[in-house]
Amino acid sequence: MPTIQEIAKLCKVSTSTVSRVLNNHPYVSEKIRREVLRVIEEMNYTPHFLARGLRTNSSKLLAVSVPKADHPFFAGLIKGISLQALEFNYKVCVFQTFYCKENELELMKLLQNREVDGIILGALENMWDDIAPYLKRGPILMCNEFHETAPVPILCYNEFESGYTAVRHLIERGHRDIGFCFDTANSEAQNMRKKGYLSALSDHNLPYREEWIFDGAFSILDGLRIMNRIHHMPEKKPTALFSGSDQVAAGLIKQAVNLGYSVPGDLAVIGYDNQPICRVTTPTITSIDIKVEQLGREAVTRLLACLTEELPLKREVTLFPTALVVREST
Amino acid sequence: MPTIQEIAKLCKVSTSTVSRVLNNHPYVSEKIRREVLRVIEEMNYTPHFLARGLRTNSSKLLAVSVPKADHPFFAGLIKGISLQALEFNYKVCVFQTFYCKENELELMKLLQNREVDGIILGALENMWDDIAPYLKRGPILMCNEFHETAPVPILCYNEFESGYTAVRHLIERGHRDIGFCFDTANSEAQNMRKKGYLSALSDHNLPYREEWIFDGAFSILDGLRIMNRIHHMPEKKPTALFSGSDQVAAGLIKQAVNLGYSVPGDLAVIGYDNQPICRVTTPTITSIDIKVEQLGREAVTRLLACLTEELPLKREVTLFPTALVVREST
DNA sequence: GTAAATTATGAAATCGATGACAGGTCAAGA
DNA sequence: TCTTGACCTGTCATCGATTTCATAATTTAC
Repeated sequence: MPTIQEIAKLCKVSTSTVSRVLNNHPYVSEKIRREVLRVIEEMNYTPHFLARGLRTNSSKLLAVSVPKADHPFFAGLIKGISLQALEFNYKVCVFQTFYCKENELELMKLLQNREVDGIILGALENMWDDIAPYLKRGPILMCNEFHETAPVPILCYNEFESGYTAVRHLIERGHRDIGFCFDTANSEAQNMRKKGYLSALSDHNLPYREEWIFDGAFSILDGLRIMNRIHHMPEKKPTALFSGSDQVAAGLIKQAVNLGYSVPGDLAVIGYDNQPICRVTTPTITSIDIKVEQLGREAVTRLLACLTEELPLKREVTLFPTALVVREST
Repeated sequence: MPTIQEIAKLCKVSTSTVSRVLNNHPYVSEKIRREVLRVIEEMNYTPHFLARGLRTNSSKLLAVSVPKADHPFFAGLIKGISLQALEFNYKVCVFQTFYCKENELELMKLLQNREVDGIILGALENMWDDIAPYLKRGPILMCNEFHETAPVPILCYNEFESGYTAVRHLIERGHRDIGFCFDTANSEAQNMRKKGYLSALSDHNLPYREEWIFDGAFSILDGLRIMNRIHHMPEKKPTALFSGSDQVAAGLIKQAVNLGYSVPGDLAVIGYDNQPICRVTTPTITSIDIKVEQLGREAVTRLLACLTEELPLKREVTLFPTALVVREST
């Protein structure tokens, strides 16, 4: 593992000159530049990353936080983010919050220690006020989450609209008793979606029942579980469900069919994310299409803009469009 | 962002003393230790990560390579690895090879630059000889992949056995014409699985046809595509398929049903990975259960053992068990 | 032909920590 | 009293790069 000193010695020049070659500074004679490059090649030298980072005060590392890395939506987000970051020579490390505030704060400490240059929050567990102090240490960007006042770039979907659209679709299909599943009440984004749901209901003078709203809907297993609960409801059951994700929808549908419901006859279900799974269940799943990879890529682009151009971080909300994709489950 | 010097000055001690407090060295008087800790707390000081890393020659960063981060199996692997690494205060960064040799070599350069302390290969794109030189720079571990001679810890599933078991199950169900889908022929692990498949066939004197073997089977869409190809086969079609993953199986099954096949009557399908999706298709998918999160955790444990205990890296193959889970698709 | 500007190079400080070494204090033992 | 060793603390070199500043060499301008 050769160092810049050894290269310098072999070339009979100073380390500054080697450094200049490395960083494409002008004011290096063509002859020396070629010689240095030759030796670098010959010795298979690469600059020591930590040393360079210490001097230039950057780690070329970004962090993404997600609740869990194995949810298809977040896996897709990680894919997009990693892909884009790599193009700009940044690395990406993945943090899972598991819905836990402490884990998120641990992540913030990485920013404080300059272990990472910036953070993409794919989830938000803490109150914003607990996050805000870390903004001094480096840029933070919110992605797939929303906050009313946070002074950072926010990239998210138009959740109100998608919620409204989904529910209106169910209403157009003749449903009046519509339930709602969502991941966590802690998420502003999910609450916007819920507002869309509620707004569509009230615009059409439809009833709204507390017990038709299901929290903690994340995975296929959650879908199975929730359907069981619906089945055993003593009072009125919903005839349609707007589910938090396609995974949940798949679980709901499967269990509904198992329990003898006809889908969409007795129970219509609409998913979210428009993942491939929508196409392989029976019936196939009507869903809300979102462009997750694009969201991830854009997040990196914005974050790096702040980082490389030293732009001050400012609040800037970008709503990504969503689209209804109708299939058999509604 | 205070430094150790500022803390030292405020405490009226030397930086070494602060460093000793930081690193829990003995030989610091209780009085000073308390005072230093108080000031550290008060100033909200945390050690500069790059500076420490430069001195101690470690980055506390591990890298995992996967073909794509959004495949459920690899997403699960990333989850397990991240989880375990976090417990040992290591960070994990994710690299996607997209089945491309160059990307994998880029990753190796990170090891060479000491940007990461070690690498977990969840995929292997290059010839081992091209990877081997980097072993001098830091530990590499193979996870979910196999190689005949590589002198590194290898954690993988008993793919031969699982392949054999899956096919035997199909044979026991009365099938004689059995096809095989797999991800990539470049993977030793997948080739072991294929050997299991071939071995089961020959042990039962069953035919083997080149055109029943499908490469590039990774996602749901691949499953849909392959089923179309099978449907249009001019000659004899398989009556059972051993598919590379549950995703592929789901696609195969859906398209088979769409095309009027009865599953498992006309076509039996067995998946791999035993993911939740197995439970929501119609019919549900018989699969091979594997413990992916456990695999990821174990990989980190082994790698860190080499790292912290300075153990020399040595070849050590660990085969994780797999289990057949029978459902409706066979 | 000299001043000024441009180009090229090296010495040394610096980033923020760690750790080898030296030196000092103090109590126990000879 | 003197030695010995345990305990405590500070000085300074170091990790491997970048960068400022000084200076030398060369070209351009007048």
